[in-house]
Amino acid sequence: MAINDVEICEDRCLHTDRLEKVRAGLPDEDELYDLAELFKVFGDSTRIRILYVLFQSELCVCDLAEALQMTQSAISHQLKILKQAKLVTGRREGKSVFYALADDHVRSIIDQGREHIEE
Amino acid sequence: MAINDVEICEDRCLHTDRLEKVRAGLPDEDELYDLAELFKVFGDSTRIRILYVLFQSELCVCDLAEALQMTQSAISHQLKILKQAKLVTGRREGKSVFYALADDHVRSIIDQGREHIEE
DNA sequence: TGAACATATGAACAATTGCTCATGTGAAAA
DNA sequence: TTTTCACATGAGCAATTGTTCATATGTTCA
Repeated sequence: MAINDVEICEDRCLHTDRLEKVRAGLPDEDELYDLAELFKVFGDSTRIRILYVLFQSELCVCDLAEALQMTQSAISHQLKILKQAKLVTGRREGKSVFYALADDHVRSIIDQGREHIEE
Repeated sequence: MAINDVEICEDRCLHTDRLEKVRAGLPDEDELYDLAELFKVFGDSTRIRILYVLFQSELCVCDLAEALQMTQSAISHQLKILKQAKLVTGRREGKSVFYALADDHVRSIIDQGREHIEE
């Protein structure tokens, strides 16, 4: 076995040079982390439901809670997460705060996911 | 206050009929759940890294572990999750099992996420 | 068959997460 | 100003999750 070879998988698999290339092809650690964090936000059915409701109409927190049959507190906590991820925006109007989708990426990401599920 | 109105948000927000419509516009509970489950799979940086590596080349478990500097066991556990979500496929070749991306949805979902992050 | 290797998997543990409950903040009306 | 309503948020708890460790399964070769 040549000196530069990696001692793995006996002899059938990759070696140092090739592994280096694969590693080099990865995005920054930060970007990978941020990507995972973004998808984590989509990875909860309450938040997915909030987003779907907002597809249809801008809504205040109270109505979101009513529409999804959840407490106002639970919805507020989730809205905070969605807002931090820049998936929704909040607009104050008197006592109420109206939430809406931040941009069209939200729709396309969810659509892509839906396509995958439908096989 | 009319009988059919919902007793929420005083008087400025939605009422029963409108809320019904919003609720009716939601996909099945099952589909919402499946969608969240799918995104949950993308919501871990180890799995994102595995997918990124597989963008470049089909690899056996052992090399994936080496490329990502993780134990074989950790990688195997994650591959199982990725496989269940039909994001990767495994192909046995002798003692090794080679994993590859299952289809192009994986790439487009990740690309959409990346676009969102880059603002 | 038995040994060696690649991979899969179950149990256990620490860390994270989503909800509830109580309370804080901000805006409008009395 | 004080009250009331809409929303935000911190603490606490149960449930979930990712990794490690030990071990099981499956394949090749002697």
